[in-house]
Amino acid sequence: MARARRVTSIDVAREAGVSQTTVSYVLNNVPHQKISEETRQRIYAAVDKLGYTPSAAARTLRLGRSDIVLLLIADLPLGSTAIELIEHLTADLERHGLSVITRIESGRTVASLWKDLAPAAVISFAPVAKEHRADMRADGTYVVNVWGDSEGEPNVMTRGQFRIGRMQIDHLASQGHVRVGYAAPVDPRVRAFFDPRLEGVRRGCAEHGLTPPSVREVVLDAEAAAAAARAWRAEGVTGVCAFNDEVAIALLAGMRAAGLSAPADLAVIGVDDMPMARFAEPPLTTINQHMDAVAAELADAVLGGLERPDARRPGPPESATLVIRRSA
Amino acid sequence: MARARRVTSIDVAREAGVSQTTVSYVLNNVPHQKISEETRQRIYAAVDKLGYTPSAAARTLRLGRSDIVLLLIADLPLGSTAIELIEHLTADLERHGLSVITRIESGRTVASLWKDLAPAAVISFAPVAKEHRADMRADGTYVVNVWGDSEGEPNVMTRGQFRIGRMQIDHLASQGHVRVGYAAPVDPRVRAFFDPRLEGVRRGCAEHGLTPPSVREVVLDAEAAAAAARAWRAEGVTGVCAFNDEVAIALLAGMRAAGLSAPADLAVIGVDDMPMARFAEPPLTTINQHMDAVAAELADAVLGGLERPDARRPGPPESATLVIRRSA
DNA sequence: CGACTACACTGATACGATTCAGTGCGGGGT
DNA sequence: ACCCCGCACTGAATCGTATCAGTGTAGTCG
Repeated sequence: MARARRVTSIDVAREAGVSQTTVSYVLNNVPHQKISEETRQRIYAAVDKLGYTPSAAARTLRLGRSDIVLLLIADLPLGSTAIELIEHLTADLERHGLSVITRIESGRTVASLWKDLAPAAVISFAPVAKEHRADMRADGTYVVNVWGDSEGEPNVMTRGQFRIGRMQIDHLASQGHVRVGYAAPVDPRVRAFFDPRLEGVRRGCAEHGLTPPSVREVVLDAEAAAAAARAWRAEGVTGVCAFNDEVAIALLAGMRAAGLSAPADLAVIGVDDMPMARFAEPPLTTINQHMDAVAAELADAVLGGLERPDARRPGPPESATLVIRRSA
Repeated sequence: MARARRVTSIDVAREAGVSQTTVSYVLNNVPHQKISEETRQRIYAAVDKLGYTPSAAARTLRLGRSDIVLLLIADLPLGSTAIELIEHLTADLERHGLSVITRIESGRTVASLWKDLAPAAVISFAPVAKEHRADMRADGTYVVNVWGDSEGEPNVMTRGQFRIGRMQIDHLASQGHVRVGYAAPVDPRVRAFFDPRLEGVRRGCAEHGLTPPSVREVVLDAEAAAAAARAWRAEGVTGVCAFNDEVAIALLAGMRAAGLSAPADLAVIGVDDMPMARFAEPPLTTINQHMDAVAAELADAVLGGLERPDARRPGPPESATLVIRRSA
């Protein structure tokens, strides 16, 4: 099948009776270029009539940079929370002419893809070697780090995640728990979220006058989780903040195996409000993050970093709600 | 910071003392162009020395097509199974010079992204309007449909998913169940997997001489699941094939609520072997799909579609294992 | 010895956008 | 009458690659 010829800006120029330069100036709203209103309208009309779409390849070749925002994600399962975040982010940035695409990465093959795409920005939820980040920055790509705080590169998510931990401990404290535990994930790939949440719990303990949380890793295995539950009990712990719902549910399963029940023997509170949280035994009390707010914050970070004039001042991150069920 | 100038094929040509044309011929292995072995080596050496990487943008502009494979995914949670599939697919295609990127889509904004990327192929796990698919094909993009069978466009995954259903019913039949149910998902976005799996169960029933399965939707809610379980019991159903582990676990939760236990009252078998399957009450019997095999099949479909000479003959899809735990 | 072919390359152009450096023209100031 | 300035545009170069259409040399054949 013969491929239809592309509609180019030259076609538009011809149709509108102007030069191709003028078309470019108009479509890009180039400042300090005075183009009369009627010419603008003629050009817009021609664009519509011909169904013109600029060639991203040509633009990228010329500018050395595309309108793509690359979202790097570690090879972790993406719960509905994560998907929601991605969707909101995609929508938010699309509104500013940026296309979000995601790359699921276990290894370090990022470099080649990055060179191929020449993205405007990279948002990294996965660990990327410091040198790669330096390469990207040197090349003009704006890098948003959501993975740990690497040497003074700010992590946009830290503040919000800190508040999540804070909300967990506030709830347990309000229920009268004085000795609490923290159920940590084993997977090192979630440190970006883990560190600040735990820090939030720690600071909350301090402010409520409680002893610091007793941190234990909870493996996703009923036996191991049972052992952790028993150990906490032995220390006098009565309530546990879990890193997320998955860990919380594993802990509840372990408790059942150990003959313990929540919240009487050990109160458990998760994070994420994943769909399965309500099927836990007992139904899981958890923190529901408002992904639209989180996404907006990330989008602003990107737009700000690209020095787009349309970056908003980040609003107050009213971005999470406590969901009380029965486990705490 | 001054952006370092790119190393181009002209630089390579100069270094190797040949023309840019020759560099292009060598690097692309253009057939019918006789280039002496020593020249080739000089060029490769120059490439290494200068650290040359071709500009994807320029290539795309010239060819009208990039080396990108776009993976469209519906806005569903991606379990570890799905992530594994994506990872294998990424690795498989990378080996052939294709970059896989994914796009999570709820709406129908695909068109703009597709025009931007001019991908070599689109693998669609999400519904894409027929007209869009036609547009893409007309433009030379190879479209792999993994979403339903739309009018004779083959769905690559159908055969494998059919076998999954078959394995579920084979197991139940081997345990002596004669009246079985099928727990269907409510989410219409998973039809691509649902339809063939159910068909596999149906055909299995027929071949084992059982009555067709009693199909019920199982909402992810304990009350609703309990009602479904009671209804099956009333029909004399003793075993249920669930669409996936998530549905199976919801069903088990419903059964607990209804005072029923698995496998005595109702045997339940899932699909996916998700990490949480082992924490179910009782631990869930399920089917583990071998994602490396599934990915290889998809990769072959793409390579074949692009008429790459290196597409392999699809091997036998020995791509799933039964994992027996306690629920069936 | 001249025609021809095969070999191993090279020159120039096209892909479609952005942008620098003008160009012509009408009007205002002196 | 002259100069200058701002307005509203335009011409041409450029980004890096792929590829068509040659080009010069050496060897073969009759």
